[in-house]
Amino acid sequence: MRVLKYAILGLLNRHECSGYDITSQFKEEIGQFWSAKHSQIYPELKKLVDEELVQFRTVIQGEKLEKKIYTITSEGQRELMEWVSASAPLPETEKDTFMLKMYFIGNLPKEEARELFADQLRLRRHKLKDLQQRYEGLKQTFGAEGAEVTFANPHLGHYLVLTKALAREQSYVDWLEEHVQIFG
Amino acid sequence: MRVLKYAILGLLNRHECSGYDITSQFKEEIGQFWSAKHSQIYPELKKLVDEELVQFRTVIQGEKLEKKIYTITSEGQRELMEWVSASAPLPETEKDTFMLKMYFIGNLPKEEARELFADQLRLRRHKLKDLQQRYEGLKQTFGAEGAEVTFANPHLGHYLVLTKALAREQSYVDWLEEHVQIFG
DNA sequence: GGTTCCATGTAATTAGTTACATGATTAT
DNA sequence: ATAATCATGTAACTAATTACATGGAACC
Repeated sequence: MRVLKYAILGLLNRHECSGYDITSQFKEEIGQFWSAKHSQIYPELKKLVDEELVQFRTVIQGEKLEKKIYTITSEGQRELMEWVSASAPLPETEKDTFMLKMYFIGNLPKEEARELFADQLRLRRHKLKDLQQRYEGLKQTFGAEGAEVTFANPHLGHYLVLTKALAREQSYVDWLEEHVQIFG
Repeated sequence: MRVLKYAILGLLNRHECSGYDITSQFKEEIGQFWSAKHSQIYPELKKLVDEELVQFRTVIQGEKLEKKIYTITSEGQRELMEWVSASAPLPETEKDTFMLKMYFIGNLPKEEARELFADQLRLRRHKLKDLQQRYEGLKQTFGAEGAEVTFANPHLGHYLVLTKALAREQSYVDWLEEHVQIFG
């Protein structure tokens, strides 16, 4: 399926990047939905160069630190658009080890089950708070409060992933809160 | 991390299974949160036998069809409980290729973006409806309508994964409906 | 001078999918 | 009969993580 290929093409389509830049971006908002380690990114970039979907130039940072700046080619753009626009079936499984544990939770002593559940609630609330703060920050870059997000807005992608991550975490916290009394 | 190992131990802890049974269960409710193909399951079972976490006996189905029935050992149970009860950090990334596409959607012609988004809404609504029906079915096996789900209920795991899958899909559909007008 | 970050790679291993391969049983 | 399901395995490949390995630049 080569999702990483398209993730990289998509990032390069926004602006040219080094391998390190791509690694960094996977630690920010888009990392909520896709990421990869540098050890996977560098070989993939090499492959994309071979396939002529990206190009690079070498620049010197400071005295002698070499860095490779990658740009997308028009063939790369074509393949990216083709992939983005193609509708795909839903994944049968969205892996979640906490929920796998929940499937087996009845075998645990109740106190241990309660602790595990409570800890998940604590972690998810913390993450939710973090995302809410990021969202407050994003709203400011949007200028006027309450201004509508349009298709043409250059921050659309950023807005969509943040609101979706927020919705996902809010739903997780809500579900945990609704069921925490089972372990009481 | 060997999650499949614990997924298999958890399933065997409920009742003895053949490799085929495990494969089948990954196509049901728990498959919403974890699954594996038979080509991964059979070698893992062999490994678990080597590690003495499971045992098996061979039974003949009909005339000559051999099938291996696996059971969990007490050491297997011990390792399972240890894993289930251990709290783990949240995953940094919960992969979702549709949302990755959304991050890049601004580059697409608006009509294509609309179609992609509308199609996802269609697929997610369909899945939600399916889960709602399964939930109606589960409620019947619970007996009295409105009866509270307790920790001791033998269907607790099943109930938790179904309600969580339902919450996840409802949240997905809600988010899509809230943002579909961007592409209008 | 030390710590954090910037920067790039490879090697070894583990996890997961797709394809290959075979055959019995059950329901229609 | 024939199709769907039950049943088990291996081989080849792709994807992803962890560990190994190195060194420059910026900040304090």
